Amino acid sequence: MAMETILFGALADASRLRMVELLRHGPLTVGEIAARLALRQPQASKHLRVLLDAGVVNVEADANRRRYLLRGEAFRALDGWLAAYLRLEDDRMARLADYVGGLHPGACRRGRTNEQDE
Amino acid sequence: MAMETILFGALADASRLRMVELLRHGPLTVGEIAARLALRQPQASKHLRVLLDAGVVNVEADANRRRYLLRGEAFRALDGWLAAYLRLEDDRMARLADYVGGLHPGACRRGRTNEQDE
DNA sequence: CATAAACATTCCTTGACAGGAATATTCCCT
DNA sequence: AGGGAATATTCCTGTCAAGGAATGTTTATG
Repeated sequence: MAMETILFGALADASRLRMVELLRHGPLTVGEIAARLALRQPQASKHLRVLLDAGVVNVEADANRRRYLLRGEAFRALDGWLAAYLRLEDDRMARLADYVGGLHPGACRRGRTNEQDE
Repeated sequence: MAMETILFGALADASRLRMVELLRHGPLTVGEIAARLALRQPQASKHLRVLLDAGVVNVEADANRRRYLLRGEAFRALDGWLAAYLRLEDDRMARLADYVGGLHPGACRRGRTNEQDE
């Protein structure tokens, strides 16, 4: 099965998506996640397992407890996949340049366009 | 259920993902899609129905046949959702400014950052 | 008007997945 | 060493979704 399919499958669940939203603010242990989402610990562990297998999160073993944290690489991969479809409308580029230009006023040099296709 | 969950669920299937990849090159009819993906027509119709409900595609009725095409709005929504997670690393912004700057050399004015959060 | 083409929808069956309860494992503390 | 906390895993069950086959619906064509 395709790489993206697994990633989308991992995110295609309400509880797991809430987990990801939670972890956006920083790493959390299983117990903390279960508590904040009103889940029972086994279900939390199982969902985290799916997210782990999909490469969405990582684990850091801290003695008794395990700290889960978001894995930026997965989101960057998704962004790369998405780029091909966002090119369908070019006007987006103007707004994007506007946005990024506001963050990095001095970064307006020209470069290669970082393309990869099927 | 959350909006994103439905979208991810629609993309969390190998056949549907292949359909999306196909439609990236332009609109196609059900028969064409079924033929190129070696699917039977009913399954193709069912999968397209899911993509339609999720807002991934649109339909244009052309007499006997129906032409399906990608709906950019869905991908832009995904991109908006993704933006919050890509901000985890700032270095991406530099590369993005580089990329966009190459496409729009004169678009480097400053603007608002278009934020929305939970 | 009858027939065929292009889709959509239904019914049925099977496999995958989520939730619950219980259990196993690892680690800290006294 | 014993007990308890934190986490992972297993078993079981119900539900949902995918695939197959058949059928319904609309539109063009002879």
